Amino acid sequence: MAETPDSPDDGEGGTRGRIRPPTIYDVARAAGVAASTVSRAFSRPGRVNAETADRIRTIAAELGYRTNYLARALPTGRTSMLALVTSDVTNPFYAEIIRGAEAAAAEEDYSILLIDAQEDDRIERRNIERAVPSVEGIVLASTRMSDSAIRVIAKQRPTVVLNRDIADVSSIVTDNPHGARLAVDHLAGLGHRTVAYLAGPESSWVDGMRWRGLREAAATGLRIQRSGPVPPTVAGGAQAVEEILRGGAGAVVAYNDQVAIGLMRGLQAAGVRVPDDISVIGFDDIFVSDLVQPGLTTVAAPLRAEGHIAVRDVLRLINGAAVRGDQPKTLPVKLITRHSTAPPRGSRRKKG
Amino acid sequence: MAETPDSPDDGEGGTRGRIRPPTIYDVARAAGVAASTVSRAFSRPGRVNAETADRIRTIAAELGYRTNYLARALPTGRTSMLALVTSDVTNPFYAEIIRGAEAAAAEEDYSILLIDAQEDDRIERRNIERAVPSVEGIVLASTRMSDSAIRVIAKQRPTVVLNRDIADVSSIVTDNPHGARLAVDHLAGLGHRTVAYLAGPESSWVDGMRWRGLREAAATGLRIQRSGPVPPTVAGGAQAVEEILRGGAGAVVAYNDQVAIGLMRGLQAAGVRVPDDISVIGFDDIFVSDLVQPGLTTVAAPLRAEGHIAVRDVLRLINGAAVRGDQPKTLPVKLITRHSTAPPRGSRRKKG
DNA sequence: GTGAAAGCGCTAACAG
DNA sequence: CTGTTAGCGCTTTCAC
Repeated sequence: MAETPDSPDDGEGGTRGRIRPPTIYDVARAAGVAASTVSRAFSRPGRVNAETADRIRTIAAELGYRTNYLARALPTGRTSMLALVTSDVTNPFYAEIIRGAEAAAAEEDYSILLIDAQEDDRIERRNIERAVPSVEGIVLASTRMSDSAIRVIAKQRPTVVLNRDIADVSSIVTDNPHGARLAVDHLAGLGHRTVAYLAGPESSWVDGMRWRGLREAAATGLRIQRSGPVPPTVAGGAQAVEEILRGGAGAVVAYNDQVAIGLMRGLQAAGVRVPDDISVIGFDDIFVSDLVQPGLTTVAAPLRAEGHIAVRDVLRLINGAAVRGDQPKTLPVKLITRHSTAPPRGSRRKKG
Repeated sequence: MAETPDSPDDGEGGTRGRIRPPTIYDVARAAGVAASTVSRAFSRPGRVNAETADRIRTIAAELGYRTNYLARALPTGRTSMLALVTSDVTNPFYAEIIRGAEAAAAEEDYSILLIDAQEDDRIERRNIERAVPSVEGIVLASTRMSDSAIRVIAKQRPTVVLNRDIADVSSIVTDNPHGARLAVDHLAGLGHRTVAYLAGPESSWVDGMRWRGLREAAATGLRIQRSGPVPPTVAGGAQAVEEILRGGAGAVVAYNDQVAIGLMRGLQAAGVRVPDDISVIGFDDIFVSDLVQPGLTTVAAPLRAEGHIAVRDVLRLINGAAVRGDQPKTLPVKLITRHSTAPPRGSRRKKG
């Protein structure tokens, strides 16, 4: 109502009229050169007279010209963007992976676009499908998609998958079998004789690896029982309290840190002391594990390295490197001992 | 070396040759129709003979055709994607905001592209600049950019900013003044007479709001002192222990939950009990605040609603709605009382 | 209901 | 070093 058509603040400052932005042609006209020259001035400055280039850039700046990366990508395929797809961005598990990926991308002047699958493979596919044309490469971190869906993606853009081993696609995994052994040895060393594995989603490739690793590592003499599965979250861990208690194990290895933390909370709420009554170990070493009480003992994955190596590898693929057809790249893990593990209730132990 | 031009495994299965994907023309040829018909079959199915459309879609599927959203975006401007820019995606603070944004986007069949600024305004601008052509709208959550930089973005695409009030750009903030009052009243009610504010980054718009709110709320009689600034992280909070102790306040209100948690940890490490010796309150109510010991009392922001409303508003802008020029949209906050606050040391109090 | 042709903003030959 | 000309894959008038 208060606005007249020519109100002064309508022309420049506002967010109102998203005007068509200046194109390369507008700049060309203003500078009195051909469009291709303007293009060159921006994409390969070496190939154009220094002064001309300067003038062009000045004029472009005055006009408020910004190169349209999308339009550039159509003929060239270059967008300087990579997609990092996570099964759930809000999962702290991804924090360091993202950092590593960003660092590696920055080294080659690429930007990372984060795509969230929200733990739903349908959403995941849809979001990826839309973003694919905008990126030069893709890293799939703990994807929920089927192998065939992954291959469809991989056929469209250089792709590497994290935490999953899929034939014919560049894969990076952590050494879960060794991690399982570390956990078992630690517990056995403490004097535990029977430990429970609190399983995560059955569709999780990693879950299978951890369970198998645990059984094999326990073959030595430990008794190992399986609980769950539960959702891979704090809530999931909490809901397993009864089952764990019923099992009577003196220690539990959880699918991941979230589950371990949820379990600890549930246990404590039920009046069970950790680690005095029950020891618990997680997987991954997300940052929260160092924040909770007691600090969570966990099998640490080189999260940052995972992210870094993954994008370094897609970058290589983009630059024409061959893809390995055989084994996945396996990263080492280590045990971080904090305060959620202790000798079983029977055996006395001093405490500071 | 081992590859002959017609080696069988080169054609179909591998990730090797990223072949040029089938275009609309390939489909058109195979279906014996014009390209424009294929286009219509996908973008406005109503406008084409049902059978023809079916046939086209079948053939397209067989060929493995996928519409190239980028190419479509060039003439139409439609990408079905929105950018959500966060100052640091790995910050748990954004978890619920992201969820809310995704939910709102899904309602209109849009996808969210997450862009991480890594707490660096240069990186932020570069990443946004690249992504802008791929998205129809942008929400800036706690951006680190200058007002003018924000306006430059807002001129290119419908934009709404979160947690910042900037003239001429659609803004959404939480009621920090009221939050501050809630914190102060709670502490005063407990019997505290002097409280410290542990400040976050000075460049943070929100920090200013919270500090001012605290001072005004405290005018009633509480003594309020300022500490910091510290980085808005757990580590930042931890490094303030000495300063806080020196100040001698019986309660501290921290810039945000991370800082509060870091402070609590540092305090505990120094042998100071929370809340028995010192009470602490945070802001935001991130999920970790319910996980730490003791649970953190905090001024909760409607995080999910923030995200939801923000994208609903960009969607409106995209659909041509006018932009408000006056006040930012303000969302209510509330106090979540957990166990990090208690009466000051002097006054006895029972504990279960 | 369908085809032909032009064009989105940019880059990439190819001449000069 | 610079201009001219196609053309990336899709949509969109405009005819038929």
